[in-house]
Amino acid sequence: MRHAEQPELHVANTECFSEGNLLKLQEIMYDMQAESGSHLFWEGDPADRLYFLKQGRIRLTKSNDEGKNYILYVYNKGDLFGQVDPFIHSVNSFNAEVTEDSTVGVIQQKDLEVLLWQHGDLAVEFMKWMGLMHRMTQTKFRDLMMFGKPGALCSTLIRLCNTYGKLQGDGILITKKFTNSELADMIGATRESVNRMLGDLKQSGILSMNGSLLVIQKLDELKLICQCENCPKDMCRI
Amino acid sequence: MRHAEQPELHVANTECFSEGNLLKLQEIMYDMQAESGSHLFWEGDPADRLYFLKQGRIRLTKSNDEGKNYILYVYNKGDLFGQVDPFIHSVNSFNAEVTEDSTVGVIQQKDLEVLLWQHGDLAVEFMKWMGLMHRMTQTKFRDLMMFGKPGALCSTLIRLCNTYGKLQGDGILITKKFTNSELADMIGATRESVNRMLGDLKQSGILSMNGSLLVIQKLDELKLICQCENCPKDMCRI
DNA sequence: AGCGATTTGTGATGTACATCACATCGCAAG
DNA sequence: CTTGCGATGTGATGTACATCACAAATCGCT
Repeated sequence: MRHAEQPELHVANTECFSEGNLLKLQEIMYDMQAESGSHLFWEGDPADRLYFLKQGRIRLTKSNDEGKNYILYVYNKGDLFGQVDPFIHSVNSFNAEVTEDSTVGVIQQKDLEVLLWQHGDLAVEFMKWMGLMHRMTQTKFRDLMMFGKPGALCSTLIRLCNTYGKLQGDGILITKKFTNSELADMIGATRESVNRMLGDLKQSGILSMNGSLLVIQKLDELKLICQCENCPKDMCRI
Repeated sequence: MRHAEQPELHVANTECFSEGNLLKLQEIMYDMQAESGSHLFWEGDPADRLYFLKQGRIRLTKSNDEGKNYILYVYNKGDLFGQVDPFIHSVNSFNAEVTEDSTVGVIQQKDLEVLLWQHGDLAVEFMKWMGLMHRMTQTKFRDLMMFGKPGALCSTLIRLCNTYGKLQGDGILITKKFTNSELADMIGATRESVNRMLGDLKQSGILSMNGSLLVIQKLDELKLICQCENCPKDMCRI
């Protein structure tokens, strides 16, 4: 039984904001609590606010008529998310599932717009953030489409390393538990397929387990499988 | 033999810019010619400029080690494109293939940044544009991942309608020719699969041909297959 | 009109992955 | 400890789609 006191290695997607500007954003937020299992918003809801995750974990998902479920993004402490279009009236296209009790700072679109008008430098950083988010979507798109399910899984494992990884001996420990089903939903596969693929990776010594946590032993080989382009860590995330 | 004098129905992705701001952008561009078959940029090139397509057609593509080719975006007259991150040093992740002789306005990142600083309203519109582009990527992601190859094809046909469609009798004529191979590269399938799927659609009366151009007869049925959410036309494009 | 190149159409076969059906494991609550 | 439930592991089988191999149609050119 290990005491789970690990340093947060995770790089939030708000890296692109200066401390001052992050503070300005904080000033126009109001906090709310969201408990595990609840939903912050549903697809179809008007997308008139952004969310700054102060604590907890929230994922954006999409499911189709046949009940198949996809996990598109997973957000952690320090991440900013929400439909990313300021100055546009639009609706959310995903569901926001709260998977751990969370504290969220809510930013009203109107307030954000005012702030962006007032502070050119914030607007600049906001554009950086938007660009980063778009590139993240593009790289994920590429990874999930182009190299089959094994490639998609390997890319996801690399992203998990970048988000939750911790050096441990000669490997990288992924410090959060993910079930095979969750991994499957991240890559649009079945849990059985994920199970078999993970088995193969274990066989070839690329992967091992630490209890129920994954340990990546040979990151390089993972990168080969999904033709990793070594994009910056803040972009290559879950 | 028909005289090809059709009105441009195409809605450019620069819709979100006011005329005045579009003019401001035009003022910092310099024009260049690019002939069909050439490349505007390659993946890995520094992404330090944006491109405004004044005439012609350019597609962004990505190919992998095995030589498989993907068409990610197709841009037409009036479209603005390029790596969309102002204020960041990054490299292009796609190739820009010129498929018709083109006239392109080139915007240097530095010039753009100055302009964004000077004009808050332009910055606002620029953010709208960035958001639009991101959402376009997201919806395409969803369409190509979630509903199999037939879903991906149907979604692509709908996008083609929105981009090149012209009402014709009871159907919608897609006014540009696309080969089966091109369609295949847009959805990550083989031309044989596309051929068979198009055959099926013709059989069920959803699709017909006008010479070598596609005519969508039953848009509604296409929408059913890819669980179309009727997103705005300026977003649901190729 | 005639010829080569490109595109389309279609069967036979192979492969990746999903689906189905269970067995097993681990753990938490009583 | 034991009971139950979610997660994991694994074979058998099915299905979607790719691959291969051609034939037929069409396009573009001189």
